[in-house]
Amino acid sequence: MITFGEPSPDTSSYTRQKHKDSIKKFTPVSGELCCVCGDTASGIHYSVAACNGCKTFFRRVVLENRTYSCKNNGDCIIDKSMRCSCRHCRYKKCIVAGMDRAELSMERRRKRKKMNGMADEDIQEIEVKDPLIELLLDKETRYQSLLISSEMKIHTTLHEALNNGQKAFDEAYTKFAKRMDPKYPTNFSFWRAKILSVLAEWAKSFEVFSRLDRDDQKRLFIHTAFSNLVLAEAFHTPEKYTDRVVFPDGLCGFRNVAQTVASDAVANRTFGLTPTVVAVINDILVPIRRMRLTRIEYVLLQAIIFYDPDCLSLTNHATQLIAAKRRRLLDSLQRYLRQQLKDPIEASTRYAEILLRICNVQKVAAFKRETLCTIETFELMQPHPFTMEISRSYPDFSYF
Amino acid sequence: MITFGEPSPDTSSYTRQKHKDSIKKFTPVSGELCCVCGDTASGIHYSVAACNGCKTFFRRVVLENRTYSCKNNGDCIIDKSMRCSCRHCRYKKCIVAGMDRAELSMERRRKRKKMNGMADEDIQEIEVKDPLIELLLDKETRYQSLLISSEMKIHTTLHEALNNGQKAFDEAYTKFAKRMDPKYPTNFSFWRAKILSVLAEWAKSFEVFSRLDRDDQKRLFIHTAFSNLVLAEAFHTPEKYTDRVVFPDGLCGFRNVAQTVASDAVANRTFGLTPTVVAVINDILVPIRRMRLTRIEYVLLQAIIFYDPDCLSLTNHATQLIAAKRRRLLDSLQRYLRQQLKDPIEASTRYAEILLRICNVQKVAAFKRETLCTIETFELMQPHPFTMEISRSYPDFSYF
DNA sequence: ATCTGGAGGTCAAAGGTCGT
DNA sequence: CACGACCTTTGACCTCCAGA
Repeated sequence: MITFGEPSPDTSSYTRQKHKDSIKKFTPVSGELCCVCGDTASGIHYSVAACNGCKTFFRRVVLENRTYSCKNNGDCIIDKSMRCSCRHCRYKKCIVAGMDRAELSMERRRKRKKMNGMADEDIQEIEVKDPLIELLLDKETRYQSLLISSEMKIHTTLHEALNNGQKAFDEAYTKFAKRMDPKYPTNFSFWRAKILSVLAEWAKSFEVFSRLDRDDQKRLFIHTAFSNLVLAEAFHTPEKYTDRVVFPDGLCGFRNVAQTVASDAVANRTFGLTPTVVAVINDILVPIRRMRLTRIEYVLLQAIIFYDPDCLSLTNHATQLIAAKRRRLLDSLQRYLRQQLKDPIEASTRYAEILLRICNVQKVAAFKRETLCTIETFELMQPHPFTMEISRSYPDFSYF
Repeated sequence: MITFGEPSPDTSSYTRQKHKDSIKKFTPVSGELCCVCGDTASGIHYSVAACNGCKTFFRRVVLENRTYSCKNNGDCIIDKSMRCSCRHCRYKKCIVAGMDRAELSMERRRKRKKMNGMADEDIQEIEVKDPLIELLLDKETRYQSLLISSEMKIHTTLHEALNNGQKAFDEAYTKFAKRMDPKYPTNFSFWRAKILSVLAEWAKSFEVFSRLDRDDQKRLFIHTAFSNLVLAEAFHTPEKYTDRVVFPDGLCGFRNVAQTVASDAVANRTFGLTPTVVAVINDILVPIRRMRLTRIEYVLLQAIIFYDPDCLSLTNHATQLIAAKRRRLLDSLQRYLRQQLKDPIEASTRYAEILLRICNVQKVAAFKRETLCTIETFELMQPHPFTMEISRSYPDFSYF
């Protein structure tokens, strides 16, 4: 009996490509990517995992003794979609990847390759509970407990923050149980620095993050810290408020000039700098309240913002890890929404709605960094050094 | 000649992925994952999606009437990496997955299957035409023709651009047919101003846009013009280049300091301002090439970026119109992807991938505005007044 | 001996070139 | 530039064979 269920027609160009991509996603076994172009490897060829194209290309170039020159600077990007654009760089990358000319002659000596150690990435069955989401929710709880703990100290430098082991998150439920004294005086500067400090702990608690070089960790954190700072400020403000940002101890930032910003450009100019708190309220808090962003959606969004493969200056290795992590997170969000909303169209619509928040979060973050640098320059205020380090380092690794 | 008498029948299902139109080939399965081991399926074999390995394995077992026994409990896990470890369980899984022995006898007959390629399969091309997409594609064609037309003048002020009726787009095919003199000298400043001018015409050609107040039109255009400028620069660069931005007359901006930007923050500082062209290449052009952004996806993305309800300072009326328009655009994109990719998960994944580009486009746009203001302040260069008006007005209506 | 995966081979289809 | 005949390259699939 034949199952005609799936017509599965069509081959339109990238359909197939996308299929492969998704397949990779679900069977992330090491060695299945072409070391040259990142396409699906067809196996080990000339000593390295490679796709058919790169395999054949390498063979031809060697056998026919061909030489090429690069029309650019010899630094062309070779990946699946662009591998044919520069032969010189493609061949160079073959060599760099470790393709071995010797294998081409009549070398018949089979090097016994790996055959073991493939036990870790087993079956990934469909389950109602998404462990990734569970993990993020747990991290969120720990985040909250650290934030209000009197034991959680504010870091003074990023270097210190990242080198400090990752005790804090592990012990969030024990050592950091003691709450801050409600009468302890705080201010915005304190909370910014504390949130950033706890976010550093949050970041360190990810396995993927811990696998990055220290420099990559630094860059990624600097790149995304303010985005998550403003998003956290907005999300953690009690739901009943939509005109202020409220910190855990009750400290409030009000939107007293909100209307000005929203619809009166002239007044905006008159007032000079628009308070960042207004940006947080109008461009993050109000929209996420309006769309009723849930806790699960929030933790996923937060992590998706953090794992930003577009962060500049990362090593290739880090970029790949981060891109893979983001894919997993996006996938979890997608599945979660699909499961929640049943109607796939509706799920997709909300998916977009959530992701489109990122643009604004990043803009508000940029605005906040700028503002902090400005007020410090003019000595209007003395922000916390940890906050300033992140804020000032940002342009070193990014355009804006 | 060679021509191995037998195997040429070709079912070769797989054809190169590249152009989408004029594909009349029969469907190559799109079968995704091997039902037996989860590896990439090479097609439908013996009635189920299967990889080459499981296909061949099944054939051998059936044709040779082999039997195996399991050393364990008959419940071995069969996946890509372990499919060879237990033949009994692999064969059992073939059967459970639905592999059909009956198909094997047919296989022997080696019937020619060329003929059916055109007969019934052709009907798969039923494409639901989305009028919104058709409209955007038409606008894109008009955009192109205006861009290279010698008759399309560069605007001098935004006021003039918006007041100038909307003749240009209506007459794009007639009055503006005359191409620019190839020998006409251009520069980056010229193309920025020209693209912005044509984008103003593009904007005016939307019915929704024409319903906005003049002030809202102005704000929206200023808010989004640079985003669409940089996206257009990148997208319209011929596909073969990934290290430069190319304008219609061949003028090139190169990524000659690409490595600097991508991975060397120190050198980046030393060089001072990173050329905006590098930002466009690294953060927009390369990613959209890599993901193979199609023309349809591009026109939708462009319009989605334009209709940004998060644009500040808009009247409520405008915000609502714009939000509604964006929803329609998002909906079209979603439905288009769903139709193209069949698998809703794939569609959703690509949907996210496309939308996430917006963050970078907006960042590069911000960077470009900043850079222009800087070079003008220091009188390093004299950008076109229209470009500067947009660039300088931006902060009046937004935070950044 | 049998089975597997990687080697080289094949060729339709894509891209590139050049004379008109 | 546009066309189109003709040449080159690509890569999915094929068969062969060494080694386990």
